[in-house]
Amino acid sequence: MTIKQVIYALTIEECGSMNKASEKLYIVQPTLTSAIQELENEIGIKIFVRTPRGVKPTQEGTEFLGDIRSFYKHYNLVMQKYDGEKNT
Amino acid sequence: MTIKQVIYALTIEECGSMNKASEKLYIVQPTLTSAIQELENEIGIKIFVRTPRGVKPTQEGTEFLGDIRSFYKHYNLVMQKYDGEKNT
DNA sequence: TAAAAATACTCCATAGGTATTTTAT
DNA sequence: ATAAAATACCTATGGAGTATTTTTA
Repeated sequence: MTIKQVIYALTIEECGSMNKASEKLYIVQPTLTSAIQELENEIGIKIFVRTPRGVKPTQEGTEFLGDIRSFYKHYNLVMQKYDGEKNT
Repeated sequence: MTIKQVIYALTIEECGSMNKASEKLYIVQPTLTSAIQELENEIGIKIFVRTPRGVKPTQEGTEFLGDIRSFYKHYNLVMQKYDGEKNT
């Protein structure tokens, strides 16, 4: 599981759709689809299911997303601390 | 900053040497050197300095390593939860 | 001066892209 | 019926390797 996969999954949840999430992430939809499929295979659970207007998390998926969301916050705290210099 | 870079940096600190760390990580020493150089460029600080028998963290490096160590613990907690099924 | 890090390349796996088909309501 | 996801395929970047040189006390 990489940081990128975490960000992808959280963005899809937030957008409720692969298409919208792919725009937000500046990648194309098939790239996002395959990235999530790879993640689902790695962790051994299905995170999202299709709907006619996007995707929604499964029950297991909702729990997983909660876990990685809290983890991602810790990552951001460290990142912010060491990103400052570059943007000046 | 990727998880891999975090693991690499923490392993080098632990081993006190790029060579020993590369063995532990099952990669070769130049790969580790360039991975750390990339990380140092990204965060804008020098993490390690050479010694005749390996490397040691700089003052800034020591602080950075502390930050990522605590972050890495959170990552492992999530990982362990979703790794179980695969190893049975 | 010798053990370890850094440099200079080469190669291939995979992240990301394009085009198209399938699906769910 | 239609918007969005999935599939199939292609490309190129960078992660990892080999061989060699440089460095530090």
